[in-house]
Amino acid sequence: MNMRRATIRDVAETAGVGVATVSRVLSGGSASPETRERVLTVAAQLDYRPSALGRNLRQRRSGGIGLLLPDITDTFYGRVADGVLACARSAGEPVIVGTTGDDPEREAELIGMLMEQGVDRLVAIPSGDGESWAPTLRAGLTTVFAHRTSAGCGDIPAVLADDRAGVRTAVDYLTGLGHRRIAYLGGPGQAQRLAVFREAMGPLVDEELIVVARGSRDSAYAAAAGLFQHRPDLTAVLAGGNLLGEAAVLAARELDLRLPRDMSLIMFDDVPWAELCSPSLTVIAQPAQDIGYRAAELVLRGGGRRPRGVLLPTELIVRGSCAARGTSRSPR
Amino acid sequence: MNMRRATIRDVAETAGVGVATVSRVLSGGSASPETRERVLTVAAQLDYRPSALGRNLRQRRSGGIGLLLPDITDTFYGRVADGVLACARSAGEPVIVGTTGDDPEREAELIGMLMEQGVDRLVAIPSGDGESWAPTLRAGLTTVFAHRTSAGCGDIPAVLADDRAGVRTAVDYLTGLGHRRIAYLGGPGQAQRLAVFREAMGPLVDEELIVVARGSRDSAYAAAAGLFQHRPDLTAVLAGGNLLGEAAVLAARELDLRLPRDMSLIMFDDVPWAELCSPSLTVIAQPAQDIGYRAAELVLRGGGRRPRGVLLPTELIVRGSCAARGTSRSPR
DNA sequence: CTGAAAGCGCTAACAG
DNA sequence: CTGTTAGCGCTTTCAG
Repeated sequence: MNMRRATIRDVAETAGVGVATVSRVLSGGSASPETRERVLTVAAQLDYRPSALGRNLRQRRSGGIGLLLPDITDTFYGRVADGVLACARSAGEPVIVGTTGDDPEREAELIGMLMEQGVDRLVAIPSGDGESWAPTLRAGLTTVFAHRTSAGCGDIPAVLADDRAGVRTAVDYLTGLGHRRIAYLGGPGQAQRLAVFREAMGPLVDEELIVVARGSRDSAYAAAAGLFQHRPDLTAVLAGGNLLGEAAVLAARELDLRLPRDMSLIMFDDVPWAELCSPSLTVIAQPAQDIGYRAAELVLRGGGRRPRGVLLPTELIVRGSCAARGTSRSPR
Repeated sequence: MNMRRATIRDVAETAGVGVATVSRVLSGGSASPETRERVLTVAAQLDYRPSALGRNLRQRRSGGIGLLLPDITDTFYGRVADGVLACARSAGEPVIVGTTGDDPEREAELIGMLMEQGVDRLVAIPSGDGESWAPTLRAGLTTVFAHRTSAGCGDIPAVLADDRAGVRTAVDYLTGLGHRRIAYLGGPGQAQRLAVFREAMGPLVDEELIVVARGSRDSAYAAAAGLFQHRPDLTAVLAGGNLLGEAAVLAARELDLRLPRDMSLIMFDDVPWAELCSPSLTVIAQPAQDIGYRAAELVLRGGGRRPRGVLLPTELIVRGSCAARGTSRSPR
């Protein structure tokens, strides 16, 4: 009952041709029309499916692409992953997924595992820096970064949301509402976004209003709560990700700060619950899915010409969490 | 600069032993202490990493496990995936992820792809029914279902949340608050949960208060809105998933139904935003991560003894979206 | 305890 | 256009 799968040899023998011919026909090589048809027929009859195992060994590389992201539980990354999967599926390529927890060491381990598997194409939301990535690249992995780059990895193509424009828009919107004391609540691996914030704020920037949390929910909450408690003079905050935004909402509620009366909030990344929140959250939407899809496209195209990557637009979606700076925030 | 990776042969020659010996040493076989040490040293020096490609072909199976889920964008499934990844990582196994979109056909395609890759262990949140799964199982894939089973696949081990208890608890809670007209808003592939709802409701059940949506957000919203509009006499609703819950909140708001005054809501699955919502949502929490982890454990243990699967407890978390049935809902 | 040898299923020269 | 052949890197008998 448990028949072994048909191999290329079975097909060859049944069709009365050599294995090479079968291989050629199935990979679109040259063959006489009649031979081709015969092979195809036999292959279909035998329900032949070429084994990736044999091919992989022969070519010294498993097809397929690796996907490394910090946390698959975060809907933003989930959407990026979805984009990658969509693209890979349309190319018939398997995707091996690993989560790094924003830990460069774990990232390196996963890369090692992928290389062992023969994976030589990688889409990553990087955690490590240039130094940590150097060995990987030297090893010849075709890599495309998604969502963010890594310091000292300027030569790796990256598909990014236009953080510069996003941050600038947010800051302009907030200052336009009269805010001056604007805080930034950031996460790991977003040095660039933070830099742009400083730049956009210009003389208004106050380093004490800048806090960066580690990746976890707890850390984000602690950062937000600490910020709000220690700097009661802030009137607006820009949260650099949906986890940070969530933490900000929670912390504000806990400290009895009302949005948007006591504090305005803009969050990076539009998530479904931004609309369910009350007040609903004003956000900078990022095309997460597209980021993943485009990154996968790039990596599948291979180390072709394309030297640099892609910049995708962001969009300010105004909802209810921002207000003009009214009379100063009530003392605490 | 681009040195080829060391192969087992390189190690053997450098250490002055046969390849078989190297293989044995590295896979914990028998070897004299000195030989073992020499091989290990050389392997380390050469930074030798055994190629999974070779091994896979030899063993006619790629290690690694396949993971099939409806939608990686849904945080519930994301958490399940996280659990699977966590377990697989601790076992050093790669995970190939595919999303089915709750489409049996697509599911079948993905399974085909996995088999081509030599994957022979699968964790799945199934979309298809027994008939659709039969070929897969016959082909010898070690399969474990997570989160739900498939009709006619009773013999496949499954790791499930205790839906029966969950639904019962929810219904009891609601009836305890005086509710009689309780609606059920379900999604695809949850026949069992629905069955339990009918059972738990007993004589109170009204088929017109039962609606099942397809997998998408739009479909969920349409279902919720339709239900609320056509059945203004309902006083409580049980949403069979976070997407459904989200849709219910949105639809209620749109129709100007206030929670919990006009309608009580219990949602399956506790998600971070349930607490951000206002009112915060009363939910049946499910151990999504555990479900994934345990499923991966089972599939890694292989087709061992364990005939049936595992049932994990759910928990009713009371927050603010339910109220005692007061005076009848205001007419519309 | 160890080495030699036989493939796993496939592709890519290389001849015919 | 087609068949033969030589491996890809590894594990696993089978002798020694």
